[in-house]
Amino acid sequence: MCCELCSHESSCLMTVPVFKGMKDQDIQALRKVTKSRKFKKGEYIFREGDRSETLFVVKEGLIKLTKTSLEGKEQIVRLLFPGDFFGLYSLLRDEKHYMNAEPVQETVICLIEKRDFLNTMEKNSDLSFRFLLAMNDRLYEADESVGNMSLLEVEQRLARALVLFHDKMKTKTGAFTLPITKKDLASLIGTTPESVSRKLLAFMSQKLIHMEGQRQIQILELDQLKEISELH
Amino acid sequence: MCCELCSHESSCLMTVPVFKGMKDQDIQALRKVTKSRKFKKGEYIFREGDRSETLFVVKEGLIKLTKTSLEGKEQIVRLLFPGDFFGLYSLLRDEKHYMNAEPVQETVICLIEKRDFLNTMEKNSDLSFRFLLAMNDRLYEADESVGNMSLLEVEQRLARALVLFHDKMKTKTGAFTLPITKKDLASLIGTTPESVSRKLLAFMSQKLIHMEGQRQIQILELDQLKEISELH
DNA sequence: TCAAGGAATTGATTTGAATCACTTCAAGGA
DNA sequence: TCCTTGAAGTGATTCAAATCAATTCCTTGA
Repeated sequence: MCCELCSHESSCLMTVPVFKGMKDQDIQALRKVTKSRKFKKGEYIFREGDRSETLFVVKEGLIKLTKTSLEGKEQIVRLLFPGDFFGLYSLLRDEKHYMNAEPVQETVICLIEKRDFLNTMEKNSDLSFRFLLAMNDRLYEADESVGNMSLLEVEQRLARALVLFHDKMKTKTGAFTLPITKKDLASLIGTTPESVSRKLLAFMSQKLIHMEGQRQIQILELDQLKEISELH
Repeated sequence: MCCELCSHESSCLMTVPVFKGMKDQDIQALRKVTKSRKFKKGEYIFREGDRSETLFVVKEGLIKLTKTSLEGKEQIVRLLFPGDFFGLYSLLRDEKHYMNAEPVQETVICLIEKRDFLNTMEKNSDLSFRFLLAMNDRLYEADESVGNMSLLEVEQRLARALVLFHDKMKTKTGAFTLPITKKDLASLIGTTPESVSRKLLAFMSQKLIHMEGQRQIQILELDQLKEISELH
């Protein structure tokens, strides 16, 4: 059943691109079996090696998917924003999760059980196609990461991350608030907090960006940052 | 129409996991519109920035998908073996390809045009689900790469690559032939040919592997290699 | 309000791997 | 068959970035 967090107007299913276009009655049916749950920052949703038979959807907040090395180093593989789904690998393959899912702030998740999800897929012939489109996009991003990680230097990867956050989160003034700590930013681009600190300082002294506090960033020279990051 | 390379017994569609389970009549219909073409080593199938509205399937041979930096460095993002499909991104999104597709040996490709592919999808409700499963696996591999690339050292990534090739291509003797040059192996794991050369030499002098010629590799201590690579 | 613990910064140092330079080897084309 | 060209191997050197070491700065929770 649907908990109080999942009122009609704000159901996950209404806001998630991949469910758009479903028949009304099927949306209603799916809503009935959709649960939701709040997770605090740092409270793992699942870990590498866990199993689950659930599709998760981010309703509010922000989640990091991470891998951890034996020495305890953490790599953020992807950030999940409201509207993004996850958990599909374990659900479809009946395999263990290969990443950790951890909120970086208080986050609300919707949960759909495997049988309900598959039932809905059978009734909605185009739903698996829309998931296919979504996975297509996601694979694109993962492939980009693979390339970037070994073809670009830290400075370029950082510039790229700033441009991407800028595009995704900028306010009317053009400034944006980093949604994650600089430590996490470092992990996302595959470097250390120290290196991020130094490179951001360099960008500031080159007047490419301006920083206010530790999360507010204003990009002053977008074109130059794109130049550095080899984004065209 | 189907060319001479695509005889009944050896049609791509027969051997490709993702098309398995289709209705016979639909397979036949799709075969009629499937073309095939031979590519020589080094002859690009498509390049970053090209467009195409074609699904490609590897029938014989081996293809590398690569990204190139402005300075001309090449990163192999994925290898495609017989039975693997590619070109889906551009087809589904009407966008440019974001990678180069280049055979590393003489290769036979089957080609299915977008309209034929989408028609078949409409007639076979579970086909998009099977593509979804395939993309799910592929995303897993890409995510693994992202993690490996920044969490593991060159030695570990090389050990991992050797174990994977071993699992995929080993003969009854346990030896296998590297399907790619060491230069490409270097690109695949995100390092330089010099580093690969040195690390392989180190593995040899540790008696973890034995090499015959330049492509024949015999793994002597699989467990130790897995240990090094942090594969469990 | 204060204390505690993580985040961030900054400087000094180390290091893994890239780069450079050259030689040798091998495969494919004329 | 030879010859060209790229692949591969090896040593010397450089360099980007990680690591190590201290502070300082914030948050957050008691």
